[in-house]
Amino acid sequence: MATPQQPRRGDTRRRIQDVALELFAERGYEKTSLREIAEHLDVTKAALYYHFKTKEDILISITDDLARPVDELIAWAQSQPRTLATKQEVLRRYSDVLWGAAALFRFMQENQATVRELSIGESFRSKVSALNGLLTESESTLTAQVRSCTALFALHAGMFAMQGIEADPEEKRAAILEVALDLVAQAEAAVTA
Amino acid sequence: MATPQQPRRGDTRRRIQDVALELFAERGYEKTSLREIAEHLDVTKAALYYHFKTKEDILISITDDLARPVDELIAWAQSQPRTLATKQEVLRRYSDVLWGAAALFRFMQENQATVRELSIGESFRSKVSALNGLLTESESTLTAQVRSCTALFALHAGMFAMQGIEADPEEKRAAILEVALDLVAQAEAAVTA
Amino acid sequence: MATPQQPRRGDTRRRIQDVALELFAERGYEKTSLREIAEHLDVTKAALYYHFKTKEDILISITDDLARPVDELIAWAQSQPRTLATKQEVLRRYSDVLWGAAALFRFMQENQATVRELSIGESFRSKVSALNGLLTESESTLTAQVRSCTALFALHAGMFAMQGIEADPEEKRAAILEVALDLVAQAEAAVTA
Amino acid sequence: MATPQQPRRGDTRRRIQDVALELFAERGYEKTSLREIAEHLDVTKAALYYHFKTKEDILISITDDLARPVDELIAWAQSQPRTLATKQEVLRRYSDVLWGAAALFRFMQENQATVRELSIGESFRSKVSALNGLLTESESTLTAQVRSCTALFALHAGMFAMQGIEADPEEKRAAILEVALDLVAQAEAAVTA
DNA sequence: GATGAATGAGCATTCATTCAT
DNA sequence: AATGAATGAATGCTCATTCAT
Repeated sequence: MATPQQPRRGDTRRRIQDVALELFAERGYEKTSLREIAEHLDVTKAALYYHFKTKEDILISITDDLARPVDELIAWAQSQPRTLATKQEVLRRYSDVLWGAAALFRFMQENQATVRELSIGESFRSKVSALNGLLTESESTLTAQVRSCTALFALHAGMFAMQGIEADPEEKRAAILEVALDLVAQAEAAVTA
Repeated sequence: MATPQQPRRGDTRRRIQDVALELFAERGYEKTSLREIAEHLDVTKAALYYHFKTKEDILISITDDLARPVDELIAWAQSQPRTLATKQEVLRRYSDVLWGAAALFRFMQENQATVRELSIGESFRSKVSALNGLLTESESTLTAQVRSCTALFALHAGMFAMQGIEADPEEKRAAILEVALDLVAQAEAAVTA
Repeated sequence: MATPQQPRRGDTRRRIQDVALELFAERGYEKTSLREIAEHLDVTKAALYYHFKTKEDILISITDDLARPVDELIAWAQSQPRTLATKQEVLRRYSDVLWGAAALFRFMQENQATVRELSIGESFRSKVSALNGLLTESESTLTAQVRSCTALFALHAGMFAMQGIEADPEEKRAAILEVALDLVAQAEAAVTA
Repeated sequence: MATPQQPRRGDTRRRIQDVALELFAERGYEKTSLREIAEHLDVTKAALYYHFKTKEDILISITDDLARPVDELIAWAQSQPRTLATKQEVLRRYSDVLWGAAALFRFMQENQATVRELSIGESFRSKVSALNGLLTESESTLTAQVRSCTALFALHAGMFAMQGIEADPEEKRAAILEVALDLVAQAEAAVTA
């Protein structure tokens, strides 16, 4: 017999992560207090500490879960030939990853100053850097390098910063991806020319 | 008779702004306490309150000073014909503005979550939005709009996020500008075609 | 079939006491948390509550076990004639008791402020007081009384506080006992004189 | 014109030290919270932090003030010949110091476990050790060394632990000092013999 | 043009304890 | 014989802010 009164069973840990991410993304990491998180969940602050060692730990656990796909993408890309097709596929997949964990990446982008001092900062930076390395040929023109790099940032910015452009979200996402794909294509053209 | 002991006279207000911006940019707004700012200046916290009404006020005053050129740029652009040449000149001038007040814009970009809840948030957003409007033709392709928008973000990202690319700063800046100029050119081409 | 994995059977209660005493003596009562004790034993905090009603209860149970010999010593002494020989034998036996439960007495001595507010405080005080009464004749000189009292404290201090004196532990203990015996002898001499 | 309403002027720092020492000595360091101290003084916790950086800092400042005489005593003793007369004078002066800052030394003795982990622990130990060194000749009998050491502990114990002996405080103090003086005399006799 | 002294509200964290399972 | 999940109360500490001088 189910007791729908008691919210859920054993999923408190996940619920904490969900609420925390939501609040972190909305109001920022520092401005989100553990009291707030606890209140949203109708538990005490101490309950959070049963599940996580520190506030930072909550964030780390979220990142570990949600950023894994990026690692997989990097691993996959490293096993592929460094062709334009590969690079474009990286962008396509990265776009999917980004939209699949939009709240986390929004948080990362909007709290860079905070994140930089947290342990997840370094791992985030190194992932973006790795992706960049996969798109860019170091012997190509400076302009070409900037173009590849911009392709990546277009995807990032596209998630939240391009709200000025009014359009169906999926169409907009497709347009952004198209621009990004085009940028790496132009970058590649420069090198092969 | 000069008193070289006291470094400056009456410029405490400006010194507060300088130190505050430096710390805000480096460690984030929330994590920078007034105590820290005061200690860096070798005055008491109360002294800060003689010059500024609140912590947020310090930030506002900095923004007011440093973001004025953006307003001027927008005003200028609005008085010009909406040609490609104008748009490219906007990007060129914006690049100058950005690099002229790098610390402030870095701060804005890395503390978006915080800034959003502050009064400067809205004015910052509206400026970027206005610039965007000046670069974009609303009747053009979605892709074209994204391209213009990306041109702007390329300049933003270029200031700090493209550290993976090693090159002489000025050359890099020129390359970023070139990519941005090219993006609006492509956007324009789509509309005229 | 023996299961050498599980180190012991049913002796959890005793293991808790052992670990608790060790930690109480090393880091103090207040600074030793039940979490720490539980972690050292690889059980949960709740397990401690299966065996003991409260944190203080753990300490009480340790004291009950280890301080019994002191009660026996007092009882024995009370059944003996109040001669110098008896007093000296009390000191000899007390020295044994002290070294047989060194950790407990070290704890008592180093946590007096805490112990005073705990229920064991009173019983500890009254035991020391009883011993003192057995060594001291209330009608003798003030100086003589102090000497007897000092004999007792010499034994206490000797356990841990005389680390400045480098010597074989057993020899040192013997020397301390000798000084203590001498002190009661001098005290007694004053009274009989 | 005096305003007796406002308790005092600028002596808050000293009042904090006084109340803190009183409470530390009475209830122990860990069990004394900053809230309690603040309430006793009718100020807020934050006020304590205006005057001291941390809780430990309050204790350190007290110790620095009150333990200085011990340093002076050690310095004086080191400038004197290592005769019996010197040693006895050391004991006499030390007795004065001890009774002059009784609360602090009571605290030290009753909170050894706590003090050991605090920064003042080491400095306290080293002072007692230095005094011991001044009273003891390392080439003399083990028994003689123990006797000197015991002389010191008799003074310590005498402040609070000898409450079993009922007598006029000053007479008792004199008796304790006499026993201590006698102990070093006996120690010295052994060496010269 | 500043300081010294203080406050009120808040924060992350820890603790002893409870209880259904 | 023990655990998993949680609580209520407290702790040390920091912060932006105020105000009389």
